[in-house]
Amino acid sequence: MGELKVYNSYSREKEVFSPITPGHAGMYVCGPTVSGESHLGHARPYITFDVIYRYLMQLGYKVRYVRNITDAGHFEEEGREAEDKISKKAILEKIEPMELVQKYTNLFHWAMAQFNTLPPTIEPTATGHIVEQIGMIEAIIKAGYGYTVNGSVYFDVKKYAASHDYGKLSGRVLDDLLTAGSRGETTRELEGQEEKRDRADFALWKKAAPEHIMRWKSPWGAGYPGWHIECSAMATKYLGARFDIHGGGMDLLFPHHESEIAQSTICNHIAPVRYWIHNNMITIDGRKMGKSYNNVIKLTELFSGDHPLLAKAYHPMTIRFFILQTHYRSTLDFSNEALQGSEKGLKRLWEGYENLQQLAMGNGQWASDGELDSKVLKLLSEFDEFMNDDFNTAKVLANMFELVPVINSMKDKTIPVSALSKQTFELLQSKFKTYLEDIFALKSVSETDNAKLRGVMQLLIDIRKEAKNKKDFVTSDKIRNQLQQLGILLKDEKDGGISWSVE
RNA sequence: GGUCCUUUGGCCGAGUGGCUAGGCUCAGCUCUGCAAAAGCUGCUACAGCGGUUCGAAUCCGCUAGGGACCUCCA
Repeated sequence: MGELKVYNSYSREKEVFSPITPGHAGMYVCGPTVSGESHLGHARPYITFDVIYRYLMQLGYKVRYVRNITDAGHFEEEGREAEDKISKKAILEKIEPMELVQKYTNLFHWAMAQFNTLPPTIEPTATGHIVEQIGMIEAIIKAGYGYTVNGSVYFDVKKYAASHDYGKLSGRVLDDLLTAGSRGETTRELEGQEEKRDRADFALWKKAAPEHIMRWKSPWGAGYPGWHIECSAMATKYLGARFDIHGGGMDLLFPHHESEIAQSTICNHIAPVRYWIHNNMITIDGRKMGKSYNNVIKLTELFSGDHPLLAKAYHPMTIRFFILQTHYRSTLDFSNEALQGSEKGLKRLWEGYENLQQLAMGNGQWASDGELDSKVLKLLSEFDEFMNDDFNTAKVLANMFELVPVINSMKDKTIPVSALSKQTFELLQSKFKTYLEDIFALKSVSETDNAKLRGVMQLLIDIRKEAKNKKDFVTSDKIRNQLQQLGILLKDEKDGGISWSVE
């Protein structure tokens, strides 16, 4: 099957994937902060890594997929006040922080199910691992890389950088990080900045201001964990000091993942991650989707179409397909036009797939068209090749689309099924199934699986057939036209049959 | 200001130095009672300039545009 190559953000090269424990793969993906609703941007990493997860399993690996829920909330260091996001909003909404966290966690799980993503094997919460985080911070202090100031603990980046390559992952130069005001604009006064020995140092533990609801006792007083420590602590606990894959959005490269490396390395005496995998952003009008840009489309809005930027509602599978049509390391620009293109493309692909599964093998001579047979075989074998080349779902889909006309022609009997060899035909069926259902995890968009509806449709189809046979086109057209108004399309097939689909 | 990335046909997008990516749209044709679907055909691009090369969208340089990160961020 060839070997899997993945692009490692750390080395900036494609590397052969070779797991630490043969037969097993450990993967950690940064999960959502459940202080608000997920938006279209969030769909990308979770769908991307869902496909990676599924593909690793397809390759035979036993995968432990850990994806955290950040329910402690990252404090904001916006110059004004350091505040726990979640507790802040909880006060406004007059509900318990736990209630809020539960609400958005449920909503997140619901959206992920809509996208047909598999749940991770472990989904740890930050609040459930305070003890581990404190333990890790203690180890870092003991090693001499953490220092305490006024009930907060910071990581000594300069000291770490003396013996380690801080900044390698994100392509940063420490001197630049140490220089204040390098941004040209106003120099922000970071919260707790004056406490740090250096500008580049980051918090491991923050003292909680009196108004903070979420707070935990620690050796340094009441407080809450720093932004990066939860991932280090939970990844270490469930995947070990060194594990195979760490994933997340590119925007997490710095400072989040860079700091994770530093913390874990000091604590566990080994660099934590073998392969760093980062997905690129979804943009809207060329701009990253994000709160600060005011261009967020929430997933609930996307599914309902209830947003000024949306021309209509989009099915979760359309989004999934849309995302898989491009390589995960490229930016993906949102537009109604693009999404509607995906919608039609998916429909065509899926109908082709359904046609393929219904094709009977026949019992004539096989492999009557050797040229076609080898072409199909080549396109099919490239599925694995493309996936092994850093998960190039876009190219696999392109090949599938090249095969659709062949499939449809076999269905229309323009090309006999037996043009292919028996093995090729069976491979065609099985590869499509494996890739579309098991790896890409796409599903039918239309609601044709309702038994009662199917019964009613069969009745109407029979009546229409009778009418057509009697050349009673008034009746036959009436049936077709009125169904069309209801959003159900009837199609007269070449073999005299009639098929239907729901728009 | 620093670091990095990017610029592909009407739209979205893949891309290895030499071979048609693919999808959507559009046009024509075939099939069809009509329609839809399907099939076939066409629309042949690589920001600009210069360089390397037998040959570059693909390598190098410059110019211009866009973006990301440097702050919470998928």
